[in-house]
Amino acid sequence: MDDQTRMMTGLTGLGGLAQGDVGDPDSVRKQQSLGQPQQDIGDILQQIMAITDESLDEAQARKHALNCHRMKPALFNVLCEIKEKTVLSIRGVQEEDPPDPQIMRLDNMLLAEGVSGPEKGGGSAAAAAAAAAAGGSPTDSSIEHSDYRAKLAQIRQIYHSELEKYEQACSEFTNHVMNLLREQSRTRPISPKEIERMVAIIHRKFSSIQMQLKQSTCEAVMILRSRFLDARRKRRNFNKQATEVLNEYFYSHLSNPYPSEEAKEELAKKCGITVSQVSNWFGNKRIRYKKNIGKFQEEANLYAVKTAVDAANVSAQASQANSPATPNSGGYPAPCYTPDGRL
DNA sequence: ATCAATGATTGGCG
DNA sequence: CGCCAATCATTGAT
Repeated sequence: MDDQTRMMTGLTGLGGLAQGDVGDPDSVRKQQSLGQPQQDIGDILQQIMAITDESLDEAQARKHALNCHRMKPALFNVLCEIKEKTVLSIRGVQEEDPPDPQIMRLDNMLLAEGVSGPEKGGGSAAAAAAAAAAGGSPTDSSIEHSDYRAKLAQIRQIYHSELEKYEQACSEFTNHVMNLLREQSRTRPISPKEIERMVAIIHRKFSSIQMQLKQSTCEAVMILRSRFLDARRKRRNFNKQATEVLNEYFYSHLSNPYPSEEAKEELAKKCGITVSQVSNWFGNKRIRYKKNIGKFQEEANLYAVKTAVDAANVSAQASQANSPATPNSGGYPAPCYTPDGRL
């Protein structure tokens, strides 16, 4: 076996690895002329490439031998450097993503809702006390508030326990991977930077999971808010006197039941409700009256009589109490008054 | 449990 | 923006 064939077998053993450098016939020739250390490297590389063809025991033994080789640290350093260059050039682009605006928004909202951040009020008792203290009306709103707060506290608790779980899992997993990589760094070239990058990747993955948690927490809070803020869910019927005032106005202006802004304010004040509630009431009343005039006939007569009586009382003494005729005409279909209450 | 009454909301229109 | 019409969600009576 002359030098030429030895060189060829050496080359085929190296396969596609590092063509540019090791595969260069010149450098091989140089190595051979330089003597023992370079020859060692050639042998080692050959052994490495052959390792997969051997039995497990053999491979294990060879691995051990390689591990103990005096050139191993230097070789690994070089390999690490090469890896660093190639890997960095490939994926160095997507490093350091800026703080996601989406997650910032979620964070801000959770903070604003008091889900994340410092607990304000300790236990549920404190929350209830705070609710009681906050409410202007003693029973009505504070009960709903405490209910709301209880639900919010529930969400908050779930959020925190989940968050803790995620964080724990993340650090556990990170530790595991780091240990694994450190372990492996004895048998394959792994640079500290690589470990760092891996950790960063893991953290990114976990933070995306965290974002999902935050997202769903935000949704839960929104739903809770809408449930409690939606006035339909805490509707109270107006008191008798209020509906009386409203009905009086409605039936005495049946021809044009559209109170002006000032009239609405007046009614609102009289009834102890808001102007928009007055508007709602008239909107509902108009449409419902129109839809089924018959059903409201009785009511119409009642209030017609009532207003007539009032009018009579006002213009009382001196004059005569005259006809209780309904004061309507035009626009709306006039419900004609009949003594027995029928159309 | 069921259902009409009722206050509030929503979407469309002018 | 105010109104109408349809609809929702709760109340209160049965």
